[in-house]
Amino acid sequence: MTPVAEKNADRVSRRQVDKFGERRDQLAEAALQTLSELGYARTSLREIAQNSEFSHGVLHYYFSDKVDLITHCVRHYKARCVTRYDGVVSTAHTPEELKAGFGRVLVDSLRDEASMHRLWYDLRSQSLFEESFRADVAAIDQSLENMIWRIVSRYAELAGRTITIAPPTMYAVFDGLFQQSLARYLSGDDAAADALAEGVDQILALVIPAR
Amino acid sequence: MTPVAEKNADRVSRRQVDKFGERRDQLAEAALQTLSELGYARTSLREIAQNSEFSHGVLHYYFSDKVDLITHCVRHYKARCVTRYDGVVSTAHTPEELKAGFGRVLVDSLRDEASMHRLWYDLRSQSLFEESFRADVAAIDQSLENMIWRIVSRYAELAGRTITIAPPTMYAVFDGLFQQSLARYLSGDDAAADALAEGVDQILALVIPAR
DNA sequence: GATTTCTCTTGACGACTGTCAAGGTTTTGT
DNA sequence: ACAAAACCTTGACAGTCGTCAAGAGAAATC
Repeated sequence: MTPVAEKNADRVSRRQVDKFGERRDQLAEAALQTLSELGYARTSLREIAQNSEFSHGVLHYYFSDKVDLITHCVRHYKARCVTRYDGVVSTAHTPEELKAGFGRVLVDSLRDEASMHRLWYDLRSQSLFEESFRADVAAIDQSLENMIWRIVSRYAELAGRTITIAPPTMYAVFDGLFQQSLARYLSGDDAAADALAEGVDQILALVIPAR
Repeated sequence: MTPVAEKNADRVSRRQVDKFGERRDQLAEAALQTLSELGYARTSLREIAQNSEFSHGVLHYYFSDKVDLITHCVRHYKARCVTRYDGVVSTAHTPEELKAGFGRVLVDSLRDEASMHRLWYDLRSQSLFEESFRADVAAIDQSLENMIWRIVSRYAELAGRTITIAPPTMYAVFDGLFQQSLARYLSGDDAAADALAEGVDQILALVIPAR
């Protein structure tokens, strides 16, 4: 019997469910690493398995097919990246503090997780072609939009201003900025991180204009 | 002798060079159509040949390998899309006219060339992984940035204002906006085009604030 | 400790990939 | 008209791909 075919409710032991889910996450982690190194187009199941401690056959034991695996990866990825800025929002007490913290986390993430970010943009592009990824990608995009909105609206609140830009547009602007910075960073432009921080400053100054 | 291996200068007849280049462009056109439908990851040489009137072997006669073909496609694509907005810039005599024209061309392009645009974002993502595409993609990105800058700076000139945003940031902002609108459009959101036009209005109003 | 259940490896399958050589067909040059 | 060059097709090659069945090994259950 193939475990992927049966529903979780059929599993008698809670412990089994946990172990099953944990291994799925473990394999998803290996898959994410492979994907972020090679990109979607060049990542095979055998390559993923080689980045784990298992053989290639085990992937079909824990995932029904490749799409199922990638989808799980996307969801797994989401869980990690969405809460990345919450600390800054809740601890900052002045607009300057929030702006600096936001920029710092952005720049750090650009540097430390560049491969993961390029994978995100790759998968988002894939979702423009592959219908099956679209819903999950859209959900991540939405939560990223929410995150940006929490930051910017909190910034406006601290500065005592109002915002005239709609949340989707706001997210699009920062996403475009980050995406460009990522491309520059990955092509070896050492000034990319500073340019990102400066861009964030410029944009925030526009969105929340001086009184 | 394989024609791709010899230099163009070796070809005696000017006419031969033309025919050779024309067929390359013709095949690149078929490749672009296939790529825009399937995406980079799912496009094979045989699939491209089936979208042309030739057999799959001819591709290796006109291109040294797959990377050579895709690279030629990217360059071919660039030649078409970069001059798209020049007419609007040169004919508009008021800022309102320019803004309306810019928005109209953007929206039309979103609707009529959606598949081509998603291919562009796909290839740009590929260039984050595949070194061989990076230079050509960066060149296109640069010319798109120049195009945006021509429009916005002309807009500021007509409105008698100055711009405080650097060209790369300006491009990133509009690119992010367009990319998001494309995703919404391709997922069946009928309001995507209107949202794009509205977003352009909002951004231009910020970038060139009322006096 | 025996037996059932879960977990993982191995090896194979058919299909598909990029590449290329051999040879037929068409066009060109003389 | 004939020879040469250019063009295109066909078919095959060595790999790789996702998938899956058979069975070995480990763990849990009784």
